Amino acid sequence: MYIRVNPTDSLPIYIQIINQVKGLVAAGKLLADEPIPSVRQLAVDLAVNPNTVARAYLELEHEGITYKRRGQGTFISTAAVVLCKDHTITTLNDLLEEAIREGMRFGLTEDQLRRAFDEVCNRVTATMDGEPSQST
Amino acid sequence: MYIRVNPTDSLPIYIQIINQVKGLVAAGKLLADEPIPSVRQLAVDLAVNPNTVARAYLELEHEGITYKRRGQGTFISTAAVVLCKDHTITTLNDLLEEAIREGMRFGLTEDQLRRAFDEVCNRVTATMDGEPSQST
Amino acid sequence: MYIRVNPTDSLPIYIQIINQVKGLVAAGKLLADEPIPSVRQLAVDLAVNPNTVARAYLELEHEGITYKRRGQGTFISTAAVVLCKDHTITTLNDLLEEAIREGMRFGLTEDQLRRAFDEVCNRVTATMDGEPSQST
Amino acid sequence: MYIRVNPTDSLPIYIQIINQVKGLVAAGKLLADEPIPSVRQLAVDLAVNPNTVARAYLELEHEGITYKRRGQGTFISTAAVVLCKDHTITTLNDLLEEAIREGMRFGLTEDQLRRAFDEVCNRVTATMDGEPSQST
DNA sequence: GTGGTCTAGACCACG
DNA sequence: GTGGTCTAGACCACC
Repeated sequence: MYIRVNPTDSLPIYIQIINQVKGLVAAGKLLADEPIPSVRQLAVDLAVNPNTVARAYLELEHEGITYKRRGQGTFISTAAVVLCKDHTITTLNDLLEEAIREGMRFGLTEDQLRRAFDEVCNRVTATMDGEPSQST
Repeated sequence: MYIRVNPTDSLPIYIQIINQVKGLVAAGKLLADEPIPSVRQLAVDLAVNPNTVARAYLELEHEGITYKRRGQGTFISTAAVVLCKDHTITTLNDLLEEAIREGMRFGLTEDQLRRAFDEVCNRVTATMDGEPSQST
Repeated sequence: MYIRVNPTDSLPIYIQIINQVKGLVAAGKLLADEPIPSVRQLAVDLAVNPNTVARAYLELEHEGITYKRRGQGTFISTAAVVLCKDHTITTLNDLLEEAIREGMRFGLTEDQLRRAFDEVCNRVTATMDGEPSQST
Repeated sequence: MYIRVNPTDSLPIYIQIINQVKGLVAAGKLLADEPIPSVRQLAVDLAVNPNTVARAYLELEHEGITYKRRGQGTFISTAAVVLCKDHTITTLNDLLEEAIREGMRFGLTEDQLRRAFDEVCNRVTATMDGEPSQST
């Protein structure tokens, strides 16, 4: 499971972990009943406090994305795929809406917004660097 | 100067104030050398503590958006318009980029993204409720 | 009496007025028993609140730099010259001491300090623009 | 980190803290990535309110002198050394310039100024009392 | 009237 | 444990 975390980001680390796990599930890179790293292992990998990873895992379990098998570790749930796709779609729509509202507050027309969107789209696709393939 | 604040929002109140002042400047509703309400007055209007308003004003001054005349109050700086427009554009681009990256991580094509964008755009323009007109 | 005041300076306006009056006296540009402008006149000239000028004059009188003749206005006292020279010398020494301490805290040797002094000295003398001659 | 603060000084306490931290960095007594005391700890040490320390730390961070690691505390930034040296040099030059201008306004020649400088220099070096050695 | 500084103390999020 | 936010209220300097 490939995850990166930026401790200086304004987003709390445990949220970053949650989001990335959800992202991997939504993108089909983590499948149902697949194991994810132990709290301690991931803490070491990310150079992060184990409590932080534990908190992320706790919330993932609360949301039904993961489940635990005693003595074996943490696994992706069957429901996870649906949940994470929903999450991703909601997130995407929220971000788009926020952006659009910001632009309109600024006085941009729909056309200007669309042009801005295309511009950013091109910039992003141009600089897209493929992620490293599966690890862990 | 019309400002609203939501004390239950996750965004700190003083940041909400900062953003709204910047928004008003960027939208041309606050002009250079125009006075903005006194710390105490705005605190009363928003039903928050004067210190909270003071903190917002402090950062606005640090960023060069406002300046103070001793004993007279706080005013919009000449540079404010440029600064706030830049701020708005940067914010807009960041939000769009975040949204686009989120969509791509999810595996959406550029076309699918554009369709999502248009959809949200329509939804937002449909529900656009005009802001209350100028007060103060 | 030629005075300028900078309302955006961190030094309070009334202190700036006081200092400049003392400076003019110490430099021999204001003589004993010479009148200085009325509170209202100076307030107009400096585009400043009359209370501010009044406060400066009050303090000057307290320090014995000026005296009032009822119905005639404010005048430089006989003692003013001595007082202001003392004030200037004290100020000068204080500024030098502060500078030297700052330099030493930073780890500069006496030689390095002296070199810095000479440098600034040259810079200042080079850019010295003569003040406008007496007005008022 | 050795810091003293004078609550009766006209300089605000939080500014005193800022200046002393900058001084310690400029003098090489605080190094990059070195931790500085927690807000609460320093507040206790200096016998001031934690908010006052927090404000000082806030501005230090705004200026790029420090950075925070969430849950771990506050640290000196890599850029701090340069920033603080610049700050010290600027301060020194400003003080020297102010002193020189004051002297000239008074009518002193460059030679007289230099003599005054040497005199103060000697006086200061004579009374120099070594700072207490490093603590915490 | 304006803003600036400071205290005291509460509550929360993060690690 | 760390820092962040907010409130309440005091006192002061300046205009």
